[in-house]
Amino acid sequence: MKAPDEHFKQVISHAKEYGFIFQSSEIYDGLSAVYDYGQLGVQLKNNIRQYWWQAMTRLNENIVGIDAAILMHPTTWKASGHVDAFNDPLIDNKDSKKRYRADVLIEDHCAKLEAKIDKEVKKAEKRFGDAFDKEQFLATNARVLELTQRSKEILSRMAQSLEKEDLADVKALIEELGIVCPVSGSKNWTEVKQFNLMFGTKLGASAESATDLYLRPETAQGIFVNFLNVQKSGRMKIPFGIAQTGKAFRNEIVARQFIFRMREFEQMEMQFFIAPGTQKQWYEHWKEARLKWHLSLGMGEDNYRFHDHEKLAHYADAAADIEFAFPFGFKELEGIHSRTDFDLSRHEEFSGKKLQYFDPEMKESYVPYVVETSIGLDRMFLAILSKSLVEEELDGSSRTVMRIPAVLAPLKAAVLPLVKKDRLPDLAKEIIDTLKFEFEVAYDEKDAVGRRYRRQDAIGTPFCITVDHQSLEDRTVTIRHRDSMEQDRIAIDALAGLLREETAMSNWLKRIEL
RNA sequence: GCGGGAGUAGCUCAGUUGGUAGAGCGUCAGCCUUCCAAGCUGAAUGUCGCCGGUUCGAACCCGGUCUCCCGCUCCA
Repeated sequence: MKAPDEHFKQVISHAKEYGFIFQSSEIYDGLSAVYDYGQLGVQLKNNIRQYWWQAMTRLNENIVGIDAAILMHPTTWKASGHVDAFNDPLIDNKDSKKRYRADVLIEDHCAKLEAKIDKEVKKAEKRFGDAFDKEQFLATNARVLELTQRSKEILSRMAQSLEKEDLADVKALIEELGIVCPVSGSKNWTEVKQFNLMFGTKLGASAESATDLYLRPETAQGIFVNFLNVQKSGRMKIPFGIAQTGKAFRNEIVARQFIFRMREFEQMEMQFFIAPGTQKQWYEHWKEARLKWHLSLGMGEDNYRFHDHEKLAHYADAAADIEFAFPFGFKELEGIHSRTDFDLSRHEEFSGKKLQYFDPEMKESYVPYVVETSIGLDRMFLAILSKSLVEEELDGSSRTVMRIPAVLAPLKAAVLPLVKKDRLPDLAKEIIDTLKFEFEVAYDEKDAVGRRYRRQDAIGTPFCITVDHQSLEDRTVTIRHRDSMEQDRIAIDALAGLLREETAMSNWLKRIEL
């Protein structure tokens, strides 16, 4: 095993070399933290998405899917809390190189003022214990009033400036107050910059009449705003879920680690709507169900672990991550959140529409609670890519092999004529013509067969089918297994059945013990 | 965004004090016809990330810029 850092580098270059991942717009020097999926990458990615989709919508009769638009009404993001939560005015101290939220700096300053007020009051109380002094009382009173007034003024000015996006005034305020960096103690500040983590765009072709929109920073809201549509048109009864896969966009301040954190990424989310009070039980259910889905791929139980959140987001009453052993350590792969009725209630509030469910058993209407499962498709891709890629030492040689779970492999089989004469290529192509309707298969006749095996190993093809001279006589071929490198001779007619047995999604889905 | 490091063929990298660019692997064509890479012959591929400056002359020196890596900062 290589050093984690070296292994990660190898994953990245392997991904490029074999057509899994390319940097976006590479001929123009690329675009930071944006990547394209190549000819093999797209197959793997599609397979992962499909494996998730089928596990959700086929194995659960009470889960249906939707595909909501990326563009949504701007009020959506006010209701969801993203407009507030994803907007930070930041300022750097040039000496300490530390970055702060400008509003937090000012609030801290005011907190100090208030602490001062407390002190004054306490001091005064102490004095009053001895004897009441009218003059001193008035003086203290005046000081306290003044400090309180100042604190109020500062905060209201800050609120106004932030509202108007007058960032210059926010900086001016910091300078006027003489706020120093807690680390360096200096007042050497940069300009205040607004970091909006949502991508803005315009609806409408002419600049004046255009509406400001955002590219969605998460897919979940597309599900929440369609809650009633799906519930009514699908005659859904609680508990039920809505699943969705799709792109989301975030202006990450720092996007790093290859496709782990991208600006444009794809989520696979399922929002499960439940009766209030049952959230604990469903939260536990989905934690377990999602882990089983991961484990069904057979990449090793030790590579997964739960991480329960101590600090909860504004919408959640419980949250856990399924973390995966990436080359750079255990990192979040999937989140399971108990979101309470936060989202639907907020959408009720902002839209003025009732988003409730009449429960025939309880004979009452309520805003459903939600348990969410949310997994990053690109992260899942990286998990598989990085864990599959192995450098094996054999007798006197080594081989690079991607042990991708067969159900997800971009190609299921390669058909290889042992030599490219004696009509062996013809038979190989005949076999491909029977398999191609059901499986992704490739043909290769270049170079020695051993080298061709290794080429397929490098892209994770689980099976190589070799046509030799005996094949012409008895219509059998050898089938070589990627992981064990062992070969069996089987009838050509049995090939489809074997590939189906080993690679069909239906067979892998059965391994998920629900 | 800040600090540090880096960018040369598809990949990994070499390139001396500045003198018009190389290796290994891979790729392609052919030979061989062989069941686990590295047999033989031949070939293609680079504005040396980009722009500008210094110089008779820049992959090399200088400035800017883009991208990547590491560490901070951020991450509902």
